[in-house]
Amino acid sequence: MKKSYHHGELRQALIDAARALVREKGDDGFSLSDACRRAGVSTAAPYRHFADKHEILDEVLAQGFDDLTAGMAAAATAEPAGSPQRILALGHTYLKFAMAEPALFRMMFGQKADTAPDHIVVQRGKSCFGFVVEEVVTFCRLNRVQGDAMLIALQLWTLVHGATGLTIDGDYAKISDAIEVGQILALASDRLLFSLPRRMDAPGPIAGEDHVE
Amino acid sequence: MKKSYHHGELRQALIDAARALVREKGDDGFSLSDACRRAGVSTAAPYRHFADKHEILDEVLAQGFDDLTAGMAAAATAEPAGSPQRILALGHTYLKFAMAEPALFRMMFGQKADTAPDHIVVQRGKSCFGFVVEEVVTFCRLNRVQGDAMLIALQLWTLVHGATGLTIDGDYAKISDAIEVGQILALASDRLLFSLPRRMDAPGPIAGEDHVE
DNA sequence: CTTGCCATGTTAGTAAGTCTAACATATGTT
DNA sequence: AACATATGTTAGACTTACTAACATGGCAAG
Repeated sequence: MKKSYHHGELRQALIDAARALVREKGDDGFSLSDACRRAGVSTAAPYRHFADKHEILDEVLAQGFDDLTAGMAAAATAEPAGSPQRILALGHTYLKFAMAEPALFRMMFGQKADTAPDHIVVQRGKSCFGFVVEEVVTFCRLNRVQGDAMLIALQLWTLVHGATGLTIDGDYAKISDAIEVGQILALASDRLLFSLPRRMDAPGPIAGEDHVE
Repeated sequence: MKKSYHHGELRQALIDAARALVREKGDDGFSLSDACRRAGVSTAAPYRHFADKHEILDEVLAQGFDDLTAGMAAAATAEPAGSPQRILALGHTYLKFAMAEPALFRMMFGQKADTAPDHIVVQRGKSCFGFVVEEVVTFCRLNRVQGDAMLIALQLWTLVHGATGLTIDGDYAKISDAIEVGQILALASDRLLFSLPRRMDAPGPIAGEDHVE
């Protein structure tokens, strides 16, 4: 089937090609020309759909945030509400996502310039973190944890984000090939989640109480 | 003083120009041509001193690691040995370094390809982290902390690295303008440092015992 | 001192990439 | 059926990384 002149789905085809190329060649290895070649159009064609290269990548990043959020949501529902496993599953999903598409992850969180609050990438990023906060809020409520859930979520995010960055950039590996990210995450998140003050003035289950010492 | 033909110090001049340009324009905004313009030479001149663009940047990154290590060492000596303040000062220096030269920091830790153990950037990175481990080992010994100091250092590094990345990439700011990195770091590192098992079978000062609750 | 080597610079040119302008074609609305 | 518009193309301007061939001048051997 020859699309003699008009492609028909060029916009989405370019977004898909861009994501695939970022995955294959890295964020700095990606060229618009490459994406055009893959989509079978001339190098001028994208400019009917996007202002510039950056704008295509924004779509890719937004889609990346959607995928990440969806992945975390799926992982969460597989664990009981309020369980520490549910929180840990979020971090695990985050890490796995980044390991599957490191360059995409790096671009998603490395968009320094995009400080405009209404920017598409910023919005998706917000809703992604918003989901994490919701989960932590639930965890704190069900476990009668005292303190600001937002602050706890931020600490966990910071930890997991650090572990993810050091993993996908190969920094752990540069130090030693015996470093286990999982171990670091498990130990540290255990400390962050379970050495918290509890409200003991109310009855009910305390889900985190039976964690390994 | 006209350097009519031969520059004399071109190699170092190019490294300096590269670092300055990375600071000013970001890692993706840096071009070799720019550095040549700033050094006052033609665009072919660098190739007498470096194989390619990447090789200049490697020198910049190595110098960056040296600066970071030196900065942390200076910050450490300003605090008493074995004190938690000394450990926290390392993290603080790490963060400040990255905030001063975000693009440089990102490149220093984002060199995915450089997995060759004898590579100049890898070596400097190793010795940088090695310094941190030494400090944590000292802390653990003076505070009779049980457990692998390396593992504790890795947790702290992971946390601080995450906080640094989320700060310089503006990710905290995208979520909310009320987020304080310092608070996150203080809370989390407190948990990572002070909820550790201690050996109580020996006398001596326990430096961390008087930390704020 | 002079001669010539060679380290280090230059100019010119290639290939790739982003993006613009002017032109071409298909699609669908009247 | 005819035109307006959306969406493609080709040609080209400009930037960049890098190479090849040439130029210059500092320095060492005679």
